[in-house]
Amino acid sequence: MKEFLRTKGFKMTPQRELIFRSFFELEEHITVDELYDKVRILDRSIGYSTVWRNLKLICKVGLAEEVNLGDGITRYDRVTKVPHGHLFCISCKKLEEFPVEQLVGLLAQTAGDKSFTPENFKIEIQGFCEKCQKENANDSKNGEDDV
Amino acid sequence: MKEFLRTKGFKMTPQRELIFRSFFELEEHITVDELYDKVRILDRSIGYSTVWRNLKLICKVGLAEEVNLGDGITRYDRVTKVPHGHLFCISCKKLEEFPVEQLVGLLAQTAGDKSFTPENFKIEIQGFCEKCQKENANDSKNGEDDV
DNA sequence: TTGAAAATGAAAGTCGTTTTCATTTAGATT
DNA sequence: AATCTAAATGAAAACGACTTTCATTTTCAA
Repeated sequence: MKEFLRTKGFKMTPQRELIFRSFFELEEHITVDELYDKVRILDRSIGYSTVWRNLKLICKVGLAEEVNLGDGITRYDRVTKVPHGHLFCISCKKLEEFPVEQLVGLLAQTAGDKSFTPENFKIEIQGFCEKCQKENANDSKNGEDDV
Repeated sequence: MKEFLRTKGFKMTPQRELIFRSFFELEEHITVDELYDKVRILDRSIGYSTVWRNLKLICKVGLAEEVNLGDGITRYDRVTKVPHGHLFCISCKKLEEFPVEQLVGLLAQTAGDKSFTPENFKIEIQGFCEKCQKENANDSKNGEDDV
């Protein structure tokens, strides 16, 4: 990794090492705050902006990308081999993934129809995850708005 | 419209009338700032927060919904009969729509596989619109990064 | 006409993100 | 090993879109 960064003109530092390592160990879709908390456990002196900058750097060198779900918080998603969509639970804010191979063809085709050159796509489904679904079912014994 | 709002416990005011009318006259995907600018032409005394609050109100009563593309700016999309996806031009930031009927089935099915109950979905394709595509083609006479 | 609830405009507050700046550090070059 | 320059760091401030507060005004049902 040090070499990889060097060839791109970046230096390795203890902080960076720690941040990178933590990021790649963690589950996907982490926020700056979450990563900050995690690295602070290992090194109390690391600053928020350093974590933020390194997350940006990870994106810049192509190892992650920002994900925006519209809740105002940027998440960082490791760039994986397989394109995927997101299932965002409205209730607990948890983010799951789902495969999208079947969709890619259709999307490209759709975009193509409009003389639009796609570079990237995002598919997000908002709803309730299995867990919250059950909990909500319990909450609404006296159904609020239908049948 | 006045009646419609009254039944929901909201009052009509000259400012609200103007804001609603402007919103529904305008093209889709407007931002608060854009609508603010537009109504200010007709009434210099309208405040930003009034425009913002009314845009929220339009959403609350189900006539529009917020769209978040990840550029940090909330757009307001009239609720239309037909579900659609967005084509977001990376270059000029213009937003086009495309139909998604074919996709809906697939998405529901995919989500279903994970015991996830979908409420809403967003499909966004980022890329270059026809116009920017041509312009970029001109810009990159000396191809920067491939073959 | 009147009174309570809703709406308004200006200003301040919030909060995630980004930049600034003084200082330290990495690592290439002597 | 010492030196030097660009990069990196941490703290704090700045930024900007969004949201709330508050004093005042307006709507509209009674």
